[in-house]
Amino acid sequence: MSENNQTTNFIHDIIDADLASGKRTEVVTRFPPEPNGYLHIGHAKAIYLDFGTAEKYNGRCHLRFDDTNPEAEDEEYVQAIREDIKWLGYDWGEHLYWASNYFDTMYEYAIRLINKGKAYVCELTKDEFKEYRSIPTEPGKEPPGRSRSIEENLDLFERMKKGEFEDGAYVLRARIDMASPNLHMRDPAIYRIKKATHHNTGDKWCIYPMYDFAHCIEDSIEGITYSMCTLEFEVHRPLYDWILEELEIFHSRQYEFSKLNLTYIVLSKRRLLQLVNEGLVDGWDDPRMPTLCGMRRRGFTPEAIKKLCATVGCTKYESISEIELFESIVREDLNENSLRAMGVMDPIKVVIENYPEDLTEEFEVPNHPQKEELGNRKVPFSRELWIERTDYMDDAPNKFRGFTQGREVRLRGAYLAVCNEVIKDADGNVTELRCTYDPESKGGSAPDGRKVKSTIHWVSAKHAVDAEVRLYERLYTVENPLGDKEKDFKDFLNPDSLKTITAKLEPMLAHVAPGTRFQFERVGYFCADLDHTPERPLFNRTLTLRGTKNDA
RNA sequence: UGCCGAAUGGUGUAAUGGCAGCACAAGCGGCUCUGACCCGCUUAGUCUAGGUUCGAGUCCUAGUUCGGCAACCA
Repeated sequence: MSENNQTTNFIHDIIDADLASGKRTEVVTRFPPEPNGYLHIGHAKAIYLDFGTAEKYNGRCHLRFDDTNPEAEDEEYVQAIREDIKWLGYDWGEHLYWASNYFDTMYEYAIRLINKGKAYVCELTKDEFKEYRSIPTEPGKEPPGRSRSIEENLDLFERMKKGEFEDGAYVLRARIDMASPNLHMRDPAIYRIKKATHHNTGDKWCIYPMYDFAHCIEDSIEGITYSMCTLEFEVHRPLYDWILEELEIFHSRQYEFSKLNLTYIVLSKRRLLQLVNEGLVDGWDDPRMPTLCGMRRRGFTPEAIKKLCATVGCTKYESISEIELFESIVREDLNENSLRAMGVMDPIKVVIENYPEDLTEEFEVPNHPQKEELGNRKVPFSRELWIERTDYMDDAPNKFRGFTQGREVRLRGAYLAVCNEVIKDADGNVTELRCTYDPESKGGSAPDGRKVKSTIHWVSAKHAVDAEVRLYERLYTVENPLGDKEKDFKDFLNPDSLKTITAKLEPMLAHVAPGTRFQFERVGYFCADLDHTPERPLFNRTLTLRGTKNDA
């Protein structure tokens, strides 16, 4: 998977044109998270576009924490966000910024607007202003403060800053057009009083800039040439432009693209928080969560996430991608890059009756069937093995791959064996297979070259490691859990999204580092959990192998 | 019913006035010491109506449908 798989999109077309005409000479972008939650796969698309575009054009991308609302934000999220971006493989270098570092400048800019008669202090309450602003089809009316003198506005604004007023008593408004068909242009609030301690500036300020005022100024100060955001900000763009024009400062430009949507996934911050708070998942990094930390723990790779972003592209229309697309990309990556191992999820015992009691052999099994250069590993073999319960069937049809009485199958990398007898418990469940092996078939092939249709995986019972394995499935039972107006999204939670089992694994798996990914052959892709230790092995199933039709 | 935006197979996208292509999904077949991977084949698309043009998915006009916008959130 290539490092920069940025192809082209409508924004890159604009950049190409700007560069060609000389309108711009460099590409500077920014990723501006608000530190009020964990990053999820939707953010990954923005990160991919912001950092990836800068990379493609040899420009730079700033990481800027948009911390203009002290009530919502918390230091806790800052570190997590930095970690997730790095995990995706991006580096902001020296360019780490904070909106809160620009509060002095923003305050001066607000005063500049007041002095130009382009901003005023407004005493209307939230509800009163709502009335004045009116509805889209009707022009609004002018708030009383609109005609206040510049001197009085300066005085009031300074007293807002000094903390003379309670929260909500006044706001500073841009003086634009109360009759604009765009509601955002009907004298939007640009500064509000909030007597809250800021994680960065402490109690220095009790007034904080609103997003629309702050964001364009942040972009301008940093010389951002291409400021990309999601579609819902489209109607904010005239305000973005108005502020920069009135301030007569560097004019960054905003471009909007559509959000990432995936079937069987809910990305709303509020709902994710609900899942965590109500204990419906095991925290923000639960492997079922679409958060980057959850996906990391699940075993998804940053390369696959970026490839998804490249594949879904960047357009101006809403779309919803099928989760199968992502799964396919993940499998492509994992198939290519993960080492093979053997693990039995639902074991039944196999006894090789003609194999010596005390013998242990070690077989060399390839780490990757298509990559000889990755070498082999040694897997111990002995008289008693574990195999998958689904690899035995009574009176199996011809197509069945596995043991049935009298049919020879290959124990992967070891020997050919035949099942002679099946032992069942009182309920008819298979408890044990009595088999014989062909000592001439060492390594898995018989000297006479006879064909064996089936190859199954196995683990030596004596050497097997018991591991907790968490089998994850989709978190929801329907494609769009938000699609039913009558029901809550939680009504569609999949009760089987997590199944914990004890599996029998080949011994080397106990000693791998947390986060190491494997393909357990014929079973799926697995990742050693964060909490995995040799004493308490713990694996998460990332995905099963691509589904195939079973003839059972 | 104001403003802004968008419409290409089931899904995600490509085409920059010149052969509608790719991927996923679905179906059929082949290969295989993983029912994986890999390989071959098949199904299936330019929202509608006009117009410009030798030629329109692309440009123009009108319509239809869908999405977004009325926090002192971002």
